Amino acid sequence: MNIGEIARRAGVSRSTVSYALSGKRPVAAATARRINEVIAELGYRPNASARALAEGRTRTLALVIPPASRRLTNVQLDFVATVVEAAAAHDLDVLLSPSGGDHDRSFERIVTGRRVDGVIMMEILLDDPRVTRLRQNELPFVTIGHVEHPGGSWWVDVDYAALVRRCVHHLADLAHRHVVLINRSAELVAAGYGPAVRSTAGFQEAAEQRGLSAHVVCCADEPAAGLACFEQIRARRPEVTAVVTINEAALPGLQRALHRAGLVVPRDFSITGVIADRLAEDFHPPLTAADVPAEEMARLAVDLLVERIADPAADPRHALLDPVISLRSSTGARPAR
Amino acid sequence: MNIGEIARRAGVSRSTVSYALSGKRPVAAATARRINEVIAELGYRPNASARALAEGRTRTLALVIPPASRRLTNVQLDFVATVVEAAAAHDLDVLLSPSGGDHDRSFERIVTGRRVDGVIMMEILLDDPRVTRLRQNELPFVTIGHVEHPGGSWWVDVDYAALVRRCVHHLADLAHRHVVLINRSAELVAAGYGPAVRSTAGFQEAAEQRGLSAHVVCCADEPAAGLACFEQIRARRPEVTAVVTINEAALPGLQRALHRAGLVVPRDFSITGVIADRLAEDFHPPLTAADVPAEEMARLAVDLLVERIADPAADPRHALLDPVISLRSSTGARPAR
DNA sequence: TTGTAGGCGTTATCAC
DNA sequence: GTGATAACGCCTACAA
Repeated sequence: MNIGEIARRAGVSRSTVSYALSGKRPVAAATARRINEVIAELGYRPNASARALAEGRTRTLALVIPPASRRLTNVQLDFVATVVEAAAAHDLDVLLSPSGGDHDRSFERIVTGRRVDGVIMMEILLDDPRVTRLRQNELPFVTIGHVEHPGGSWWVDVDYAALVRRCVHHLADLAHRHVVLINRSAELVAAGYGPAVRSTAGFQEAAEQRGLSAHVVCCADEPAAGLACFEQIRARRPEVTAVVTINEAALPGLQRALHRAGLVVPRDFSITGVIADRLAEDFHPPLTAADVPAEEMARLAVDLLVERIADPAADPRHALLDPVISLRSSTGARPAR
Repeated sequence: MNIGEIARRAGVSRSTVSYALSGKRPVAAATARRINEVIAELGYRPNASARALAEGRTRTLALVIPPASRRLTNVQLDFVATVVEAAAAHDLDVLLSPSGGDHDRSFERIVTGRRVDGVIMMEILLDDPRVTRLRQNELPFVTIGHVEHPGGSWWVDVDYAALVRRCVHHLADLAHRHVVLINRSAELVAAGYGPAVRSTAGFQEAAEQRGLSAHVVCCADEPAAGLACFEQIRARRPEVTAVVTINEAALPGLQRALHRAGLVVPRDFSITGVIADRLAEDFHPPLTAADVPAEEMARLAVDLLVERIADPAADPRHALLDPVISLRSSTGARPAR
């Protein structure tokens, strides 16, 4: 059933039905009522494809996520859920595209098939082919994370470098001298994944400034890896008294390793880093850490995208969030030996 | 740029371009080459909306997920990721719809706006208004989980009742006499969430059959709730020596509670249930449990849906998976007291 | 206040 | 082997 059918039954023309629906032109109250009755009775809804074709917009956003094979982390999941919710608040639907590199069918379909009005991309690399690809297109997009040279693009991110720097200063203030950064996986670092690279930089910078002995270790996004990683640190560098981490998925393993080693936090060992509040609070003891405000970021990304779609000529905007470090109970003075 | 532009530049008609693209009609080799050159040069891609309008299908699936406010669990996340991936393998895009009840804008848009060729729904209630809604529509759908009277609908599910029954028998075989089921949240049970209700039934049935004293407690999907829940069990029913659980999110809390109570698993206490392999293996000690094969289920759901879309008259099909319980190290004989 | 008609970009049915 | 041309269902000037 289509708009013509409604028009016929209501005894009006198709345009009148269309206008009654959109409100872009006044319609006599009586006519409108008749139309609405017919619509309600038949449960009519305009065909989305036809509307998109005529209007030149799809009322749909794309969200580009990492391929499923690489298991999503909790933070990524929060991004997805919140983006979808925020989009729904604007009456926009969300199309998911699991895309890795640049030669991706799903990604190409979306970018080039005018299937969506705009794109949100997450898990951005410093030099990201998808960003390059989107730039040469006229399709509006916003990234969660940012490339090395964001130029005129739109993005939201957390200032990992600053946060990790601050963590190091905090540990230095507590008299720790030997610290380690437990980073994300080596593959991510090698691929130039922003948070992993920027955290390393911030870590080394602050450590040097405070004269600390500092080392960075990569750790896969899994509990088991966290455990192995910590045990290796203990074995190779027994002098280390504190770690900074941005690896949430490894946390349970870290917890177990601490327990196995008989270490009491923060008496014997300090832990801090960039960890979503929810996880930080579930740690034992609760982690002194900077939050990754995934929901705020996702909401912001959607709002920016909506704005950019509405006004394609608008000046580029971005937001570099710098959440405060919440002092909880996982950091303390360097243990006296 | 559109198909007409390509046709003009290649010196042919639009239909020829269309056929060259679809291969539904032979095209002279020379013509085809010329057309492809122009297409490559201009980077042309057919407009998805126009194509959908003309073809009467969108090459898009909808995945209905729980609203973001209710935080997704790991298993749900696996469903989402795998559905998207499996759909991509069929060159289908996936539209996400976060929907709770029946009065949901996003859900209505999708169901009624002919935005998709089919729908996959998850987190099904025994009496689910969304299933009812979809049934009166001609839109093909498959559910992950199943309603109480699935009649002629298409679905995939895990046989929670059978699995939990088997867990109870396993514990009874180990001489346990007092057992508890740690279920999902009270709200989910009250809402008639399939796995929660069916697990309860299977638990009680098997316990009665084996003459065990059996109690069911609800537990929110959070580590903290798991901890509180276990401590309450210990306080109120000290005679309990084993639990069965289907609540994955509560697991870390359970782990901590066990540790706090100074209980060694399985020497002092046994744990089993329906838990995804990945999580079961990360527990300490690894859990004897039945897997929730989320990926298999999601892949199956997509395959069924594709099949149903291709042949709307096909007989209804479903799959009730019955994974085996993997014997790991979390269950042992009832401790002698 | 309402109707007519053209266009959005494809696909598909006729002809030739 | 190829070209007109009519759908597909909606939106929106332009007229009345």
